[in-house]
Amino acid sequence: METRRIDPVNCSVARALSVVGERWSLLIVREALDGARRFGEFHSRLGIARNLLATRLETLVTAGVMHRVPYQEPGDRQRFAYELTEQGRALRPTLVALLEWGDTYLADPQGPSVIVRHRPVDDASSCDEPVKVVLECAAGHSHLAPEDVCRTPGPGARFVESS
Amino acid sequence: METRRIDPVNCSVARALSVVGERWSLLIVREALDGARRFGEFHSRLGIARNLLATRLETLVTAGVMHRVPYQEPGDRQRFAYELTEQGRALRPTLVALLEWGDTYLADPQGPSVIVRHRPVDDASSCDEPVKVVLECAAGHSHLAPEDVCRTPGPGARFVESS
DNA sequence: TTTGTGAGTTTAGTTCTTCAACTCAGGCCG
DNA sequence: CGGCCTGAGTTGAAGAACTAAACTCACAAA
Repeated sequence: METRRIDPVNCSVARALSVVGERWSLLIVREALDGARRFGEFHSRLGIARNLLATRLETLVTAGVMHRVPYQEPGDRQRFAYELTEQGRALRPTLVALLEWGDTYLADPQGPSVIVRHRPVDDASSCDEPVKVVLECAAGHSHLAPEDVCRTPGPGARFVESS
Repeated sequence: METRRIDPVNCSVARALSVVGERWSLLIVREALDGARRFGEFHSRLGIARNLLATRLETLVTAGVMHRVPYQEPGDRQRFAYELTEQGRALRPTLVALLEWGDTYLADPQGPSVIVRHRPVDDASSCDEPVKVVLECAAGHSHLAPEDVCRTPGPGARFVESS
């Protein structure tokens, strides 16, 4: 029996992974979300090889996830730092989802090492409660279980035949 | 100035990525969420090399993301299929987050190829509306922006000195 | 007995990672 | 000026991971 399925290769997950799916990429983004900006900061926090870090940063810049900004310490020459773009900051939910999954299934016996809290950097009034990622549909049904959702073809779907 | 930071290596994101961060792993999980069960299905849907698929499936089984289940087609010998465990199905939010990010920033000009909808497989009564991933804190504040959250040390945190 | 099929395994070649050593540009000290 | 220091990379060699294609294995059907 022949069926038509959504082409699994023409998919935003695959495209997203081609940008941030390489080893270290998401960890670099995570450190950037946590305030790292300079080559040496990423290097010492992550222990990544320098040449790989250089190529990863370049890839992320090219992809529009980060951008290079010049900076100059007083009494030092100009150097470059790396900051997330809006596109890069938008990876936060992905990282929170991964964190939550890791906490749930691969936790340190001591408990999670990181808790993500509701606390804007520049606003002391926030509630400080732990943050979770939830699935919510456009009709407002929230906290959907993984089983309660399914994939359907969208406007850009390509199809492939399969047996 | 010396500061103490959360050890970036002792982190659930890093641990999660050590399980599902290899090339293909998340795509295999995605196909499994979409119903793929057999070696040949994963192979033909993804176009992954057979030996890699074999090692990835083994890794995922070892990690507890999938499990091997025997099956037997009528008039055929027993073979094995691969199904997600609860731990594997729990990766759905991560994949939805990646999908959303890819749709937003790397979309096909035609629009998204896949839309995730609120529709349990075995329940025709559901609303069918598109599903999004949202950040929500324990106090009920929902739809938090990426900037409105920050990382804080949890019970299992290790610390490292840094300059 | 030959042919076919799904599920892998083997092998050879290419690409990616790692680690260590090296370069480069400017600032600082004597 | 000349030597030394620092941050930010670059280069190169060795090892690990990935790809593609051919091969095996156990059974079933003709």
